[in-house]
Amino acid sequence: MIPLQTSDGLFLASFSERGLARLEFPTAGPAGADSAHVVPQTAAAVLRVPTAWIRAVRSAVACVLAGRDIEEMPPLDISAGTEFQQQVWEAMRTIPRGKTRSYGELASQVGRPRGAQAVGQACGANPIPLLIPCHRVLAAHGKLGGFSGGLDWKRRLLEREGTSFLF
DNA sequence: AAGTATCCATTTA
DNA sequence: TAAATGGATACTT
Repeated sequence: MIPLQTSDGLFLASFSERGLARLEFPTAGPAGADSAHVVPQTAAAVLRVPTAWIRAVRSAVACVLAGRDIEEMPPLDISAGTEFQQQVWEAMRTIPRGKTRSYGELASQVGRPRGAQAVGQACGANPIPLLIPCHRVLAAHGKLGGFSGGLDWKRRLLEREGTSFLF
């Protein structure tokens, strides 16, 4: 895993041959990032991932954290997900900054009008938060719903994008 | 078979 | 008006 230092702590990025495969929130919570127990990827493995990818990921993460549009999107590898999950994740990528969609709307968008709860499950399984903007998915009437990285993260990200929500 | 980051209608305070 | 409840729902492990 490759550590990414940001204004909000130390994110962890994992790459496959196809692109960014996982992005993990700072383990010590939003405020502090302790790199003490982080096991860095071996130098040889790190050398295999193109520096352009790492640069793009760093930049893209910084953009989302700042509430701005992503300028350069790195290649993403979501092939680990099931067919349904990949459809949901692709659908989430079409939600523009500052806008939101409900779990039910997302379900309809992938042709499963009553699959809202399954969509919620797929959101929780999203391997690349921030770049696949699962924080822009709210419950039916503007309420927050949940978030794998903690609801405070979701609130903060939405506030920085200028989005309004309930609670 | 159980567990969800849901949704809607309905009840209750 | 808000919280609680129950049933229907689709997908994953």
